[in-house]
Amino acid sequence: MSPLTINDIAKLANVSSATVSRVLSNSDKVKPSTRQKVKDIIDSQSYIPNHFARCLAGNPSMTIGVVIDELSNLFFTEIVEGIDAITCRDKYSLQMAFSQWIPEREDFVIRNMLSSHLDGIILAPTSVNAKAIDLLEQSGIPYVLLNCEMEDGKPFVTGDNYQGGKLVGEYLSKQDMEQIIVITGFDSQALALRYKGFIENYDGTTPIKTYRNISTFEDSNNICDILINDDEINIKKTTLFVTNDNVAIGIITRLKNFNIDIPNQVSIIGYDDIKISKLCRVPLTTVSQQITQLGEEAAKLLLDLISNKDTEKARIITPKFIKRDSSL
Amino acid sequence: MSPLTINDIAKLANVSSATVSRVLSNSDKVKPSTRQKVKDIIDSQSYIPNHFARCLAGNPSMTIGVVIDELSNLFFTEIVEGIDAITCRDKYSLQMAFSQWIPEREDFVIRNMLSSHLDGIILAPTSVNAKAIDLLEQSGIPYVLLNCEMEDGKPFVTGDNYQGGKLVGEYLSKQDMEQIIVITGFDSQALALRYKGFIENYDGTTPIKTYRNISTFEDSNNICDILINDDEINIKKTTLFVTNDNVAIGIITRLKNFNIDIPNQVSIIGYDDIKISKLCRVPLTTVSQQITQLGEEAAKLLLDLISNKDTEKARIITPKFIKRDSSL
DNA sequence: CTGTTAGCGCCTTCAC
DNA sequence: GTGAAGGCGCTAACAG
Repeated sequence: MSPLTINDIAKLANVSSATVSRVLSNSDKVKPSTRQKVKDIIDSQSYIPNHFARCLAGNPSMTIGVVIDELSNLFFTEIVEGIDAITCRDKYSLQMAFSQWIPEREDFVIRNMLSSHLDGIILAPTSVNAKAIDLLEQSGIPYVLLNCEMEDGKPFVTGDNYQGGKLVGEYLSKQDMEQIIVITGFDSQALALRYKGFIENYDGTTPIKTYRNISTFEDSNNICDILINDDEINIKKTTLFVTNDNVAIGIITRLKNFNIDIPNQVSIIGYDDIKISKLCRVPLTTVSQQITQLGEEAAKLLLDLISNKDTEKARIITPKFIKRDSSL
Repeated sequence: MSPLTINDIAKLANVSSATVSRVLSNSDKVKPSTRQKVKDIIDSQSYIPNHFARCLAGNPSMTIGVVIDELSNLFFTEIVEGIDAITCRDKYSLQMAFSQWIPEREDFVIRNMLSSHLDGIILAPTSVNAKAIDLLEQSGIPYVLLNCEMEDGKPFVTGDNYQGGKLVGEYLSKQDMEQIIVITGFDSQALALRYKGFIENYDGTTPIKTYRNISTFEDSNNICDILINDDEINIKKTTLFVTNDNVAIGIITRLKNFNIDIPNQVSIIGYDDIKISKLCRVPLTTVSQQITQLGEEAAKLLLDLISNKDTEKARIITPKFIKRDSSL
């Protein structure tokens, strides 16, 4: 049997569908007794209104879209937790999609979401110039960019990446070692800022070498072999600044398997402070982005935009340096 | 300006809305030249069809719902990855909701999803008797239950929990120690089966004690204090069977902070094989549920049900014992 | 091949 | 308070 409609309920209650609709939307212009009658029937038939019809007729969809790169990076799962913590209070549903760092996928899922007329969208864009951002802007629907800074008034929430890099630079300025190696990922605004903050505020004399495009957990294995063979980190006292905890943890695990002493031989500093950073083989010194708060802030900003509240559209969260066992 | 409709496009192209609709749905009954003309206009106006209207008119929503307990348990994030890996191929979107182990929330989000007329739902129920399961069954929409076994023909995908417990029982039967302590979570079918499998197949003489309702990462800290104070695990050689990696990793971290030797003083066996189990302070011996496969299988089954394919509705995945460093 | 015509289920004026 | 009627944007017959 096909699901009941508002008309079925109306007939059963001997009222018009308009009255049922009023009951549904808690309009106050219904006589208490009819309201009760209708409600009873709705319950007894366990009638569920058709979401599409309501939205077509102009109701908000009460769902917000979240587009992130991937779920396997703990960074993003914590973001989502933060978002849900806020949005679920107001009974919003979450529609999720993963861009897998691929601009075409990002584009596709954003278009998809736009056609679904969600009430708002949170996007962690694959790049600051992503076409998806333009699509959002043109669409006119409320949106928030996550993990990037915009100069043109577009709403965003991010950690202060320059500041985070600076914290690491200052920390290392006070230390002695034979070499510093920075291991960073694909070219992105966030990583570039971390790097800049680090370089501009490192005030020592140790030579610095940089490896780029090391992005995934899997990459960390390969880079370890290079670090040992080419950079002799098992002989020279080395500090590794890895601009992403996910990779840093992979490296720690790999180096431990080679029996390399962390932190005395190789000292490692990560970035993000994902939950497992304190749990891994050697608890990781890192820069905390306060990830859950990042997600919460994005959600709050989006809700503000949805309700047309006048608020600060550029929200930057200050990072904290967290000293653990992986560094001296 | 409000978004363009199919009629706007029709006018611009000098055709009827029906023709535009045909172009949209790739119907072959359109003259190539008109098709091209319409397509050009659609592109140039970057027109996006209204999802609600399409669905109201009978199109499938192309989105499937996923209801899990929480995202912070890595077990579920891997499940979702598995699901997305399958469903994204067919361009499905994912609507996600978190029950937080609360039946009322579970109920609410399921109702929500039912009103949204999703094409299918994957639910990891809070319990085998959850009312939400009845709602799904009554609704008539395709669904798959995750992480539980049903006897009444309802479609489900789960690991073989009895078998997993058995693997641990057999493994420990060959070992000597002063005490075995099982640490398990809230009463649930899956955990009960793991326990049963373990007990019925443990063939040794070591006394076994059990702690229940230890479910979250946070709980692991408290239980450690009890284990040390009451059970003297720092003195007696102990084996811990923790029926959930998340908790096991918390315990490892805590015990390491107390400088307890793992595995020589305390040997620990987990369950699930979440990704970080091999990365934590002491790589964890555990039972692999092949989690991603679990998610993939659930997605495949759901897609089969959606397309009315005749398939096996009871899918049980065989677990594997994984020996790592946390046990002898 | 293409246009016309009904709905899909609900909400919202506008009368009564 | 309540009902009737039109419309939200699109699809699916049915004609032509």
